[in-house]
This record gives sequence, C-alpha cells and structure tokens, in this order.
Amino acid sequence: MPELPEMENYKILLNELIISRSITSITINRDKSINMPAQSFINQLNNASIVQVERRAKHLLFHLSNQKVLLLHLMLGGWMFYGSEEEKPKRTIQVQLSFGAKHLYFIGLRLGYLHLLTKEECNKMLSDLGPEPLEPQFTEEIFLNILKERKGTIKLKLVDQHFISGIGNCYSDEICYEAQILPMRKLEKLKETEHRKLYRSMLQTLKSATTIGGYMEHPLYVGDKKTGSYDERCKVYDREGEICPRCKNKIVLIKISSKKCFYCPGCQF
DNA sequence: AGGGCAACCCGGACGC
DNA sequence: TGCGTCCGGGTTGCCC
Repeated sequence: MPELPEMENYKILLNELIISRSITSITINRDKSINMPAQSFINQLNNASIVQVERRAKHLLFHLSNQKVLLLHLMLGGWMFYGSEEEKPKRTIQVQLSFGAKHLYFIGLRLGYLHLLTKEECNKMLSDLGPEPLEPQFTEEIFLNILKERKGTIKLKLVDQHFISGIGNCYSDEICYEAQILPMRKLEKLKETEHRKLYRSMLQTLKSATTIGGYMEHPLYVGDKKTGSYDERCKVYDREGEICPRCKNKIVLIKISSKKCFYCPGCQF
C-alpha cells in the first residue's frame, strides 16, 4: 500500500527526526520481520546511529554509522510512528528502535520486513528495480523508448517494479485517470501523444502526492499534519460509485489480473 | 515476454 | 463484550 510518495514523505520527515541520534535499545516482537536471530540484530544495532535515510522505490534505506544498512519494505499495510511511550499507537508493534525517550515504531509488518544488511547485500536486493520515475535523468524520451519495447496492459506495466519502480495499485489508477486513459488498454495500442500524456501524468501525480504527504492514513508523529493529506485528493482509487470530479459519471471498479482497478468510464478513453 | 495464479502473513474489520 | 471468520495486497516464483 505505501508507494513512492508515502515512502518519500517518510524519508523527508525521518531525515529531520532521527539523524545522528544513537539507537539506545531495540525491541523485536516478531522475529519474522528481521533477517537474523534477534540477539545478533540487537547487538549490531545497539549504539549505532542513523547517518542518512534514503529511498529506493518503495524501500527505505537507513544508513548506519557502522556501515550497515537497515532495509525497510512496508508491503501491505505497514506504517511507522515516532514518539514517546505515552504517544505509542494502540496497535501491535513488530519492531521498535529507541532513541532515548523517543521511539520509532514499526507497525503492520505482516509481509513487510526490516533487514540488516551490508551495503553490498542491500544493493543486490535492489538490483532488479526499474528506474525511479522522479529522477531528473528519467526523461520523457527515455520513457517513450522503454514503452516502445514493451507490450501489455497499461496498469500492469505501471505497477511492475522491473519496468518503473515505486508505483502501486493506487497511483497507477490515479495516473491513468490524470492521463484520461483507460487502465486496461494495451501499451502498444496507444498513440505517441498518449504515451507522452502518460509520462506527464505520472510525474504530475507522483510529485503532487509527494509534496502534500501521500495518502498514508496514520500520522508519523503527534501533530504531524502533512502525512496523509493526499488521501482526500485521490480521484478514483477506492471511490467506486462516487462521482467523477471531472465529468460527473460514476467511478467503476473492475479487476485486472486480480488487482482492484478504479476508473471513470465517462472521461477515460 | 506477458499474463495468471497461488503462496506468503496476520491484524483488524465484521458478523453473530 | 467476545469469539470465530475472512480479507487485503506487494512480491515472488511457477506455469502456460
């Protein structure tokens, strides 16, 4: 569920909150969330500090002072909260990193994980990911070129992490809506003007969602007004039966390859 | 290469 | 309130 804008928002906020602060204790409530025996994990993290938080696709990389990397993927429904013991959400917490009196809580890690890796191991884990859509070097011409080599359903391509990384089920629908293109159409049947429109809609949607904090429903800390502001701006995702803000038709839900897909039959072609 | 599908996992929502 | 049931959804791997 958390996609590029949500993770980018987390990255920006965490870079303000936890940089250079020593990890004073670590609590593992779910062994499956990490990639080694809990005691080894704890021993390696204790007293380390987080030098920088980086994002790659839907992953966050916590770069540590001991040259290791904590690689986070929230998968479905994972989220984070930063605050004191009293502020702690009343949810099951899988992993907790403490920075003195403040703690970073990892919540909802079912299939999600927090792996402690060397830089080499981390690079290897991420080596199959496609380009970052918001990197300046990912130009419209490069996008058009990779589209020319590909066939298939637009929505399935947009969520394919080998093709472009960071887009998931929500933003793929929002991007198609913005581009006024039906998500079930085939890439190879689009005109070049539609390819260009898809690129511009992709950048516009991801940028504006990132700027206003993504659609993540839980704030990162008490008083966090930024995280989640995009939720009400989603035009089609999870809005079956609601009125399209552009043409007043009703939003439709279909399945594409067992994925939920929302679109407007009135103004997407 | 694209597409379909099962498996992974379990908190939380929902029904009674 | 309490218990049982079921669902969601990104990713991987396997098959056609």
